[in-house]
Amino acid sequence: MTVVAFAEKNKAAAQIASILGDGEVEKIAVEGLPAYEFKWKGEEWLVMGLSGHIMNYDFPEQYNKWSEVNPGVLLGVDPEKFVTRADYAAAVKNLAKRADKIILACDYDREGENIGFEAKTLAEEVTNVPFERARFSALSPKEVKKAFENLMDPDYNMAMAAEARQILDLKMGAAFTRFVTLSVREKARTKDILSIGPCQTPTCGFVYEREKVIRAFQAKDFWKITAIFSAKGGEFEGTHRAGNIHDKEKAAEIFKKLKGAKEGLVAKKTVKETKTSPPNPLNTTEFLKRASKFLGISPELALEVAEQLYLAGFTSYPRTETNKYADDFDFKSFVLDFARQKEYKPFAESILIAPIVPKNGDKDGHDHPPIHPIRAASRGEVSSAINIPQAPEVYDLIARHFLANLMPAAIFEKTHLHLLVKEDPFDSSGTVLKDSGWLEAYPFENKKDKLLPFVEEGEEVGIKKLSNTKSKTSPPKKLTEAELLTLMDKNGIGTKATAPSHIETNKKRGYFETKGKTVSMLDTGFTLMEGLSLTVPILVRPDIRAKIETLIQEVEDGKKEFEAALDEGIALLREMYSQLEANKKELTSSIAGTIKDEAALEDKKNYIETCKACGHVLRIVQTDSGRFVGCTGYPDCRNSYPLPKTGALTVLRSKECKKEGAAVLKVGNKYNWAVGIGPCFKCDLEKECYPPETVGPCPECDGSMFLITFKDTRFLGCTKRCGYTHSVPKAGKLTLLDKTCEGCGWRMFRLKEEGESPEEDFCVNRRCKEGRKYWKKPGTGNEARIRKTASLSPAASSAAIPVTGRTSKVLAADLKKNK
DNA sequence: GCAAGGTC
Repeated sequence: MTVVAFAEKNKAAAQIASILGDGEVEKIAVEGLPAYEFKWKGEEWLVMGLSGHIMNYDFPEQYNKWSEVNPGVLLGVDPEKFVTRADYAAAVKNLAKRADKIILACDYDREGENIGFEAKTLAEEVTNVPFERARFSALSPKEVKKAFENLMDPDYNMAMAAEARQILDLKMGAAFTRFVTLSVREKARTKDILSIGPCQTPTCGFVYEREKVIRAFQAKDFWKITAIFSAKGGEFEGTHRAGNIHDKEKAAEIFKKLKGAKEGLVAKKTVKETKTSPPNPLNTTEFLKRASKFLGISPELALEVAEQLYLAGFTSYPRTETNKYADDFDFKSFVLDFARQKEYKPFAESILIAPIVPKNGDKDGHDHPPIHPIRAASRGEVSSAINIPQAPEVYDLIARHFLANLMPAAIFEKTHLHLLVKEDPFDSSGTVLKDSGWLEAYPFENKKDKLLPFVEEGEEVGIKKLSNTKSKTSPPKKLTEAELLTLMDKNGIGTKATAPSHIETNKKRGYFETKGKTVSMLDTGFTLMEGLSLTVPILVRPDIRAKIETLIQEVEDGKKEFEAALDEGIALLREMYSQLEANKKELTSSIAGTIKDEAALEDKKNYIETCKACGHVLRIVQTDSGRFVGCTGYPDCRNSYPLPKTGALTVLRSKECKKEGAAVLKVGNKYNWAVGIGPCFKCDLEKECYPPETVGPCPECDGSMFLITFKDTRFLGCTKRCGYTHSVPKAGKLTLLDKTCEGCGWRMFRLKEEGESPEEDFCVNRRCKEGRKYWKKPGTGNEARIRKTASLSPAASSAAIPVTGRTSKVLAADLKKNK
């Protein structure tokens, strides 16, 4: 007789084999995967671990093209179950063929029952031997032996409850995600996926609810009356019992009455001793919360580190709901181990002097013990074994938490003083740590004393200062990741193993982000949640998960047929889906708006500013017919500005238009353009905006000549764009000087040519006697040009600019247009 | 390409 058993994972299979096989176990390979062979009660046993789920659901092929399937249709399509781990499926069949009896020995929970049924389904393809179920709550010899001596029937209902969850989760996720994503893409160009899911969406909902309160918050003034008292032992602060006074007059009235008071009376003094118990043992959720709160490590990373610590033998299995130790847990051997480790020695020794009594919680998931260290290790040992920088501190947290859990309560002494100042009551309090107890081993908790000098009841104390301070109420704080985990846990969102992944999904989608310990809503997430809460509010709240959970619990309890529960669940999804569909426009236009805004903000090259008309974003828009500055809020917002037709545009971030233009743009290398009020050079305030270096007055109009550098050439142009231009030397480094020409008043230039030619200062103005001297000089090569230029009319003189034909045309057109 | 649940 050969008995084959399937456990949830290899680790469990090995443990079961070692318990039942009593050490006489042979490790074998089945299809390349580990399995364990041994004898128990005269029978041949083969135990293999699976890898969690080895099957999954998906829609049939023809439904996988998003563009060809109406997402709502998916709610009515039956997904197919297929093998995701072919290696495990082959191994299951291989072992099943050898079996006379098969035992499902996965974890004792809904998913474990389902995973067992996956193996059962596969095995049934090759055998028709009977199946039985071993149920154990811990991998201890006692529990395991009991389970295998008292085999039960596999629980079909329990497995089908998980099956219903899988199908409903997939239908909802696929239909809703595709609907929202595709609808938004009709209005905004994006490759991003806007996902919706029964866990991720309520998780985002928690962040949204807090954000909404923060955004709606309006600060209010309040006043607080405080006094600094002085006693023999020192000074201390007291607060008027009225606390935060929101009425300014009332505060003033009280303060007026108190003014001039020189002393107060200690009317009553109470001293109370309070005990703070050590924390409960760590289950997964509590561990993740503390890793985030104390170490600033994200739940995702914390779980990963804990997994590595577990695999390396430093700590116990990290996925557990249990926060109480089993009665027979051997604390002493662990503590003795810690007594040999320098960092933890003092705490371990203090624990060993008395009988060990742990502080226990009340959750027992019947799965694994609380997370605890398996062996004492130094930070160095941990960091050399695990290649994650945070591993030593995570280990340290788990180790110290374990030790703290076994230590006595911390004792505080709290003193409260009730004082009277001109009959008005004041309060003052202080706290002193009398016995640090478990806090000694647990530096993560704040244990600062707030000291009060010694005063006696009935004592008169002096008043050093009385103040009436105005403050503002502050908005609620952003959620911390630890608080988010608490909300998820309380509302049954996700499981101990999946909660971090739901947070990650939301981050990946750009719905929210975490900075250190706090979670911040991002605009896409906020708009999506806002849209959903207005159309299908149940989606944003934990209700959606709760409703599905109720349905599948009824399947598990045998109160409802699988098919009936599925139908009900689908009906619920259809109802939500039609609400979403009916409000498609409202939902998608706001999300599309946010996506466009975010894209426009990201597009540094074209971004101009936030639109003052509507709050969306102004940016440069290029179309086939030309370019302009337009608003992402179009067509609702038609705010727009023209731009010059040619020339590369560069937004000058450092320039600010003084005439309330939105931004200053550089056009090619020629001139600037202020968005909203036209080109800068036409602006009266041009000098404040972007002063051109003028050379002197234009001989043709009342403008000024300034140096224009364009592509490979340079020349003088007129600020009034009258059309008059003037050449400058083509080669060499040209510097405009402050000194002016005695002949015409134009500023002079200095030229430093390549090679050893000396620097010289000169006037370039051909209409000036001094200027002509320069151009006539041999080597400037411009004698002929002077004659040619002189023969042309000023209006056509731009043709004389020594540039290519094309550029000169473009330039001329621009100059004309901008006039 | 979509979810959530296992586990490595």
